[in-house]
Amino acid sequence: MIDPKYLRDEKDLNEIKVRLAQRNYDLDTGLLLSLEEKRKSFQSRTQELQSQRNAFSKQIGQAKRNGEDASAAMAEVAKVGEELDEVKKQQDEVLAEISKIAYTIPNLPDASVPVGKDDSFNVEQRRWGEPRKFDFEVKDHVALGEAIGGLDFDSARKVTGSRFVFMKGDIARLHRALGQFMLDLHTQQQGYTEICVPYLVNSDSLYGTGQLPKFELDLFHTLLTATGDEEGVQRRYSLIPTAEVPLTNLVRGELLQEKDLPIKITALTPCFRSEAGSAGRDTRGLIRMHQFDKVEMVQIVHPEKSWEALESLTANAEEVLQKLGLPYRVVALSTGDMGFSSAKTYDLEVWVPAQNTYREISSCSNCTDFQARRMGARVKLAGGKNVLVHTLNGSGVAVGRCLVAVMENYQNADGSITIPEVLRPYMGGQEKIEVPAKSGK
RNA sequence: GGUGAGGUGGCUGAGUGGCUGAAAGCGCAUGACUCGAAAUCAUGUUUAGAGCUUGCUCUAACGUGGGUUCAAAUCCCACCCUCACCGCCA
Repeated sequence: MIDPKYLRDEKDLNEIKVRLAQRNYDLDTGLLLSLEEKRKSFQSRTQELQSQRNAFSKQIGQAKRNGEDASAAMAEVAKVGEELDEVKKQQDEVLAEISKIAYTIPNLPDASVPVGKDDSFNVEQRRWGEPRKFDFEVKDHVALGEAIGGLDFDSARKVTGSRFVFMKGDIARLHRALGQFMLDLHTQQQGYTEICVPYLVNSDSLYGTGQLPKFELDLFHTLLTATGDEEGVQRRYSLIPTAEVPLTNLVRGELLQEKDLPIKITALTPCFRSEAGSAGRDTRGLIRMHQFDKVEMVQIVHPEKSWEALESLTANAEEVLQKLGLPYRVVALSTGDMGFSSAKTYDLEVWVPAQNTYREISSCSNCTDFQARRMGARVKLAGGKNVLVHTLNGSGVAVGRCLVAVMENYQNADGSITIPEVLRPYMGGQEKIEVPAKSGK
């Protein structure tokens, strides 16, 4: 949530309307202003009436204790109570309407973010590595994986549905090696603490990091069939779309001490995304799946330190690709291409030879106080003041897509795949994944 | 899954209908003392909103939501969660 103070006054509203328009969000300032006016008048009246009621109640209490007759005051207060119920009801409606809007407003883009309506306005920051020149025709990871017998999309379609996969043998092991390597890098060399998190979360957590209420349809939900509240409304748990959700929500509702910061945590988890809107894109291969593994890094930092933290977080993710020898570039997302909670995002795009292009493999964001405000995550500063923390998250990196990059960039003419050196310790020293000899002929 | 107990501020913990936004202790902050520190003493120490004479006044919040009442931390209902014991289980 952005600071609700910005939603109160016309000057602020017009200012953030411009900045939100850069993110393709149309802020209805007229509606907010009229709601705000109503809120104020209802609230003043409510408080006035409550104050009257409290005064009467005090009188009544006093009278009763002295054994006097209180019926006159009780008759007065009945009238106050009636109006109070009425005004309170209207006030609650207005408040609900305002907060409904407030929860769907994205974070304000930082001034340094390139302005533009879509990804064509993203600005490349730097490149690392040189895409390899192949002296044979490159195969994509699907062809490589099927020849090796390591990627089985057909069985996944049978067992579950489209956009799932079975990995087998050396490919499954390579996939596992990648995740282990990334986790070890973050924990042993970059100062992150490894966390093993729940893969199902409640809706408060999803509100906290910003997936709800707007992105309901991008998530998989499970129903808790045995429970329901008075109106029969069922609770549910949802599968995490990223470990950012459980990791960041660790500090939800917490008051941290300044000495606890920064908190740097990481987790390797499966991620589940329904992405109902993106059917038809990247239908072939591992690029866009309903389930994929990802190593996620999260930092909870002092509000004045988040911008330097974004740079170091991004560098932490880059190091994964550097150690793997995978060419990539870093792109600053434009205002129109950023995620809901982010004030600034760098994407890491890895070279994918078969597509002859760079594809997103990591996204590193500074969410400033946007998630912290939703979560109620604060820190007590020296001097005793409580302020919202800043939260950051970044993939370090998407394991499935990284597997694609390794397979395609390290492929050989015969369809075998050379295992990058840093992964060999995780594969019992194995150097190559071979195409099995055709049997039965 | 069964039975019982319970959820109060940064923490521990009192409070069973009104004078309790909340005792007491701890912690923390500021000041005094000190060369400095410890100890000691004094003062202060939740958040959000409204108003104005900017320091004060008012309102709300005691797991969450609803209800009873002139008045709810306190009574009632539902839900969530925690602890203990039993059962079941990888």
